[in-house]
Amino acid sequence: MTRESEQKFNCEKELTLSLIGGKWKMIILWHLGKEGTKRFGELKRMLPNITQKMLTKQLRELEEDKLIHREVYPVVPPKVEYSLTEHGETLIPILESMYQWGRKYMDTVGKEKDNVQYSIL
Amino acid sequence: MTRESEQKFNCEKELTLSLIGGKWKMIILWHLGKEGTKRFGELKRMLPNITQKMLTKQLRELEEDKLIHREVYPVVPPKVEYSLTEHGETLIPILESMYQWGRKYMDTVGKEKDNVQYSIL
DNA sequence: GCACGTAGTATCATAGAGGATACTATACAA
DNA sequence: TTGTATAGTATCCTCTATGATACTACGTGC
Repeated sequence: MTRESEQKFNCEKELTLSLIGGKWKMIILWHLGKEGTKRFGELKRMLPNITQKMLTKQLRELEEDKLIHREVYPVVPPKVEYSLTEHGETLIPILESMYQWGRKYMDTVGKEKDNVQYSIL
Repeated sequence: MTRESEQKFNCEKELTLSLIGGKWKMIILWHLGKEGTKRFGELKRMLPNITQKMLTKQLRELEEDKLIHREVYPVVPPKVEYSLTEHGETLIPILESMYQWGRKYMDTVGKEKDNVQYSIL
């Protein structure tokens, strides 16, 4: 996914994938969807292993893609709130079904595969 | 996505993503889902820009993840057929909704973004 | 005994996603 | 005047997903 001025896909679902495919994007959307508006620091605390740089990058891209809204309050220390846009909201059902599918997959296939161990943090 | 012996995810949907996130996996699943069993060469012709190596790799991973079935016929020249497993089948509805979502996104957001042009091949 | 078709391997190269670490601006409180 | 809290930037580095290209095995038909 090279965020350039032109992006080509084989199919519309690849466009969708390119928007949620970042390492942390689905979880960010998920939290914003389930729990509503969050501040930068709150998100950071919810994603313990993310670096500031990555969180900023993922948020900027989600914002550029109009999936989240960024509200800056001109105060010190800084306060910035993130929330889903309407487009972002429409993505939640898809994430939901991916969640359900993943659960079922772990329960069945995951256990048959002796060479791989999946684990959820 | 490092196909190692242990994979950790923040959430089950990331497991799902890791299975379909390869560059060509969704389309491969899609074609097998919509049109049924396909030979290696047929798939290759359907995905004009894929290299042999990539097609082989994606297919091997999908097979290892039990999403597709590989049937080898001991003839010369070689004949190998690929088809969805039951697990693979259950993924199709998700791909379908990603397709629909992507379409709608292109029609609305896609047109508002002046710095990016999406195109479907 | 040479070419053909199929389904691959083997090697080498590269871009960019992701990560580690350190640094910044600003108002307020002590 | 020193420290604190927040939301970032700036650099540098690594790894791996993807790609380009060339090569292989094997039986058949000519």
